[in-house]
Amino acid sequence: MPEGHAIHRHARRQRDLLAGRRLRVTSPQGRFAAGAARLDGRRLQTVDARGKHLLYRWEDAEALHVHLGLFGKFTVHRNDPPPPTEGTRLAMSADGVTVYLAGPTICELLDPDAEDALLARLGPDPLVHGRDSGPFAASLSRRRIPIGAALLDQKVVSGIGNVYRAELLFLCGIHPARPANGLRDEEIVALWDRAVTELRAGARSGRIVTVVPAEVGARYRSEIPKGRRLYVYHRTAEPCRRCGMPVAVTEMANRSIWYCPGCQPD
DNA sequence: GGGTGATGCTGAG
DNA sequence: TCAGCCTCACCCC
Repeated sequence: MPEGHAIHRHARRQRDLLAGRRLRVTSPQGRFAAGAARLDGRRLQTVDARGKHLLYRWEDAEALHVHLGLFGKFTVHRNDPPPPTEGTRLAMSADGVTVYLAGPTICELLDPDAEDALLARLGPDPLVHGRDSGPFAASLSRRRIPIGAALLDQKVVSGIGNVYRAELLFLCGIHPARPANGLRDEEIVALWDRAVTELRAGARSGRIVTVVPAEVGARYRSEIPKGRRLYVYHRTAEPCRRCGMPVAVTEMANRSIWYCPGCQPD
């Protein structure tokens, strides 16, 4: 159930465990049998993340492209792995480590042209592009759609999902219905900067925690209990943690988005 | 034990 | 715009 921070974590972990090694690659489920056969026995060079996409680079083979979608899941086993489940699309293993992948939206091989096309349709990734908000600003300036919809559009910015879009807009005091191309320069910079900060924190900890610890009576983000880690996401009608006004919910880009009418004026 | 929604996206119409 | 795909935690009985 991943937004970009989790995908970057997977990339880093699997790079640490598997890069530079020759891997046994199979598809227990069979749906990726031909691709797995093509990769089996090859050396994995590295694993890159871009937005919510993973790209595995191999010696003498096309890139493996994985997108987890809503349900995809990796499980990593050291030493004795359990047998793969019926739904295991991909198994990659080397001595002492096995990675299973189940339920992905995408698991395919990409030739260089297809990979270029994929990367070309992804907007800047806060975990790749760093503090420069320029590409994000340029991307927003061309869109009249609401900022709440723009943040979920992976062509505009890649790696943000439904939790981060609501939380980032709250943190920046921006109403989700405001037109993307109507934001002030300083709001765009603040939004991008927040995205970089929050996704980095999420990638470090593996959790999405956006609240300022003191606001919920904690000293560190890591000690905030489940249920108090977010300001607005999934908190319909509950009081805003800052102003007490009931959190509102609406539909945007086919998904629910939560916001505080008090802290995020129209 | 069944039903449902969910941190996502694509492609048909 | 909407159905479809994939899995599982959580809710309610």
